[in-house]
Amino acid sequence: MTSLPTPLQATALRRGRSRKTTERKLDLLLGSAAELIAEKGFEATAIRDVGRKVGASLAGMYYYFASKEELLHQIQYRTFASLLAAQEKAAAAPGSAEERLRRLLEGHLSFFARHPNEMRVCTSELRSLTGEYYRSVEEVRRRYYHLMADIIAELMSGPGRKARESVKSRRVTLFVFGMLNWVFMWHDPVKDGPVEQLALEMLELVLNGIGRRRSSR
Amino acid sequence: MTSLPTPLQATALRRGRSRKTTERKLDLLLGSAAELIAEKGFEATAIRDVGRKVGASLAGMYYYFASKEELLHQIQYRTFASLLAAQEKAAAAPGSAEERLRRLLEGHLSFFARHPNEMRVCTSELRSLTGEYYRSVEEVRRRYYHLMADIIAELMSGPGRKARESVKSRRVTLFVFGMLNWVFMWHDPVKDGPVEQLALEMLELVLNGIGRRRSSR
Amino acid sequence: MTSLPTPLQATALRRGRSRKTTERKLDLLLGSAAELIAEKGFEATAIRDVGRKVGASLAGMYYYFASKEELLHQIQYRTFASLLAAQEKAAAAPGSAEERLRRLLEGHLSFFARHPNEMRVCTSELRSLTGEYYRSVEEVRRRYYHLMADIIAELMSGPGRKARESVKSRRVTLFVFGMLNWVFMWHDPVKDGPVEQLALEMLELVLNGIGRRRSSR
Amino acid sequence: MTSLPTPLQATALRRGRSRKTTERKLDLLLGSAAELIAEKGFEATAIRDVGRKVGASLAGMYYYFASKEELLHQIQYRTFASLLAAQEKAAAAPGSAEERLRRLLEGHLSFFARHPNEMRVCTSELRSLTGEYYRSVEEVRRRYYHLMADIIAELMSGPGRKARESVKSRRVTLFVFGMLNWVFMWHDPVKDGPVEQLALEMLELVLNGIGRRRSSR
DNA sequence: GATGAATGAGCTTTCATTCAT
DNA sequence: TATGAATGAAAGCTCATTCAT
Repeated sequence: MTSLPTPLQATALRRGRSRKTTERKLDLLLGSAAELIAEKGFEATAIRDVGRKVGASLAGMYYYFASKEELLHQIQYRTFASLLAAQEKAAAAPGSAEERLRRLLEGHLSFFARHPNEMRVCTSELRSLTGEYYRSVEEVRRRYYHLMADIIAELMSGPGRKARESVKSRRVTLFVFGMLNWVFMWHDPVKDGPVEQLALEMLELVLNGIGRRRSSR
Repeated sequence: MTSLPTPLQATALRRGRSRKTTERKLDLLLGSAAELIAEKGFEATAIRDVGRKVGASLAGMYYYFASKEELLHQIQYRTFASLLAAQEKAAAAPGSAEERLRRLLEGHLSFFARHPNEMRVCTSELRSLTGEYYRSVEEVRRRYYHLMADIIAELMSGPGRKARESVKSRRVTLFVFGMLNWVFMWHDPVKDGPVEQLALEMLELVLNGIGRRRSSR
Repeated sequence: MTSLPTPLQATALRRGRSRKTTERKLDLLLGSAAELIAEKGFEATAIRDVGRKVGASLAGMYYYFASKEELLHQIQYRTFASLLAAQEKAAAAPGSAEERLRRLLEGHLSFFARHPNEMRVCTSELRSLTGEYYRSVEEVRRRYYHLMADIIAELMSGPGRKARESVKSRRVTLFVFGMLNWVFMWHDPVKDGPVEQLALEMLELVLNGIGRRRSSR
Repeated sequence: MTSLPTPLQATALRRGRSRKTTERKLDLLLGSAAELIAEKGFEATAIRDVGRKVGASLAGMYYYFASKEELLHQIQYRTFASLLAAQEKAAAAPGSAEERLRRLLEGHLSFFARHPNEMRVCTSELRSLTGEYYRSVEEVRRRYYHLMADIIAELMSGPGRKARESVKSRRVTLFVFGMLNWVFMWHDPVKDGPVEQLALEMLELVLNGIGRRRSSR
C-alpha cells in the first residue's frame, strides 16, 4: 500500500533523500500504528507505544511525523488513496453495471481483508482529524462515494435512461456503504470464509433489492 | 429513557436517598455526557467538561458515578436496555414477519432520531468498555441481535418451513445492522426527512433483496 | 505586595471562594517563582522546580495558574501595579519638582530593595510575555514611564514655562530609567549601603546634569 | 568583528584547516545566531533554528562549535573583545579627559548601532554562561569597566589631584553603564537619529552632573 | 566538511481520581 | 449533596547531542 507522493506526504519523505530505506521503515511504522489504533482507538494509543512496538524511541518517532495527528492522517490518506486508485481502475474496466458493481464490492472487501487495521482506523477515526488533515481525507472519501453512487444510479435509472443520482439511489448507496463498513465489526476470516462469497451475497441483495433481477450464480 | 434498576445501576442510585431528584439530575448528566462523547469521543472527553456543561464541579460528578468508565457504561446500558425493551414489544406484537420487520426497522431509526447522541456513543465506544462493563452491554446487544436475526431467518426460511438461522440469514442480519448503524454517519433530518420513509426504503431493499416480493406501497 | 483584584488576576483567585488562604499560598508561590526565575531565567526555570521549592506537586501548581506564562504574568503585573500605585502616590504628594523626583528615585530603589527578585524578573523577562499578557504589562509600564517623564519635563522646561516633553527630556527620562534598571546588576546591600543615599547621588547627577543647580545637602 | 584567536576560539578554528572559508561561514553563523538569540532569548532559541536560518543541517552546526554554550560564548567573547579593543584605542589616543570620555560614549553607542543583536545578547545573556565560559567573558567586561571607571575617576578627582576610584566615582561609572546598556531597550534609529548626538547629550548630563561644567555645543 | 538518523532527558500540560469538609 | 484543593501518572512534544557515513 505504498503511496503516491502527494503534497501531503509524510514528514519523513518531505525531509528528502534516501527514499528506499526511509520508506520501508515508514511503512513498518504506519502498519504498527494502525494495528494499535485499530485495537485501542486513536486517543488511547500513545506514540510511545507505537515506538515500543517497532523498537524505536519516542523521540525517534518524531523524526517521521510532525505530530500524532499527522501520523493518523498518513494512515488514513494513504489507505484511502490506495483504495480509491484500485477501485477507480475496477470501475473503469469494461463490463455491465452489474459486473462493475460486483468488482467494487469485491474490491472493497478484499482490500479490507488485506488491510483490516487501516480500514478500521479509517472508519472509526475520521473525526479525530481536523483542519486540512480532515479536509484532504474527506475529499478522497467523497470521490470514492461518487464512484459507487454513479454505478448504483446507473443501475437504478433503468436501461436506456440517463443515469442520475436520485434521492433513492443516494440512499441505496449509503445503505451499501453501511453494509460494507460494518463488516469489520463482525467479519471473521475463519468463520466467514473468503470475501468473494460475501461480495456476491451483498451484490445479490442489492440487485434484487432494487429490482434488477440477478440470475443467481 | 429512564432506565430499569439493575445490578449495574448508577452509583448515585445505589447510594439510596431521594430517588426522584437524584434521577432527574442523573438524566441531565448522562444526556450532557452523551452529547460531548458523541462529539469528541470518549477518551477525548474530560469529566471536567461534562461537569462544566451541567454546572457541577468536577468533584461533584463523582457523587453520581464511581468512575469515568461507569459513566460510559450507564449511557450505553441504559440506552440499549431501553431500545431493547421497546423493540421486544414491537417484535412481540401480532403481525406478519414482514410487518414485524418493518416495525423493528422503524423502531430502531426512530429511537436513533430521538437519541442520536446516545446511539452514536453506543456504536462508537463499545470498545472503550472493559470487563463486566463490557460484558453486560454485550449481552444486551446480543439479545437485540437475535430479535432481528430471528425475524429475518423466518422470512428467509420460506413459508411453512421451520425458521432457523442459516449462514445466509446471519449475513443478511449483519447487513441490516450495517445499514442501520451507518445511518448516523449521514442522516440529516432536514435533508432526509422523517425516518419512517427511510425505514420503508430499507425494508423494501431487504425484502426484495432476499426474494420476498413486497407489494410496493 | 498583595495585589488589587483586576480582570487579569490569577487563575486561583478567579476560581472563587476562600480568598484568604488561597491568596497566602499564591503569594508564597509567586515569591518562590520570582526567586527562581530571577536566578535562572524564565525559560530555564521549570514549573517542577517551583513546585518542589514550595512543597507542592507539579500538578498542584496548575491549580493556581493556567499556564507557565500566566505565572510569569502574575509576577510582572502584580509587581508593576504595586510599584506604580506607590509611585503615583509619591508623585501626587505636595512638594517641588525636585522633591517629587527625589521621592520617585528613592521609591523605585527602595521598592527594588524590598523586591529584588520580582524587579529582576520584570526587567529581564518582559519579552517572554506575549499577546494580552504582554500588552497589559506594557500598559502599566507606560504609565510608570509617564509619571517619571512628566516630572523631568517639568524640571527641564524651566520655571514659569509650560512643562512639555521634548526630545531632550525624553532622553533624560530614558537615561534615568537606564540608571535605575541597571542597579540590580551591581547593587550589593552590604557594599553599597542603604538605597536612600544612592537615590540622592542619582538625583544630584540628574539635577546638575540638566542644569538645575541643587543645593547640596 | 572577526575575532582575535584566543585559547577560547571556536571549535571550527581549533579544528585547523582552511581558515578563510571556515571563518566566513562561522561569521555568518554567529551573526544569525545572535539575531535569533537577541529576539527570542538563548534558552528559547534552538540550534535547529539557527541551522535552518543559515541553510545548514542541525548536525552540521556541530562542526562549528562543541555545544550550544560555546556558541553563546563565541558571540559574547568576540563581541566584547572587539569592543574592548576599539575602546582601548579610543581611550589611549591623546586628548583631555572630557574628550576621551566623549570618545568612549560615542564608541560604545556606535558599536551598538553596528552590532545591535550581539550587544543585546551580551547584555541579556551573560548569566546563561557558566564556568570558564562565564569567567573569560567576565574578565573582558571587567577590563572594559575599568577603562571607563578610570576616566571618570580622573574627571571627578579634580585637576592636579591624583585620580583614584572613590565610592562616588564607582557609582557614577555604574550609572553611565546603566544609561548605555539601557539604550537598546528604546533606541530607534529613525526616531532617535544618529548616535553621535545621543553620545553628546549623555556626555553633557554626566559632565554637568559631576560638576565639570561643559561649554555647551 | 556535512548530514541523515536516532535518542535520552526533560518540559508543559491534562486528567481521573481522592479526601477533608 | 457537593466542592475546593491536591496529586500521581501519563501524554505529546522539543531539544541538545551523537555517530556512522
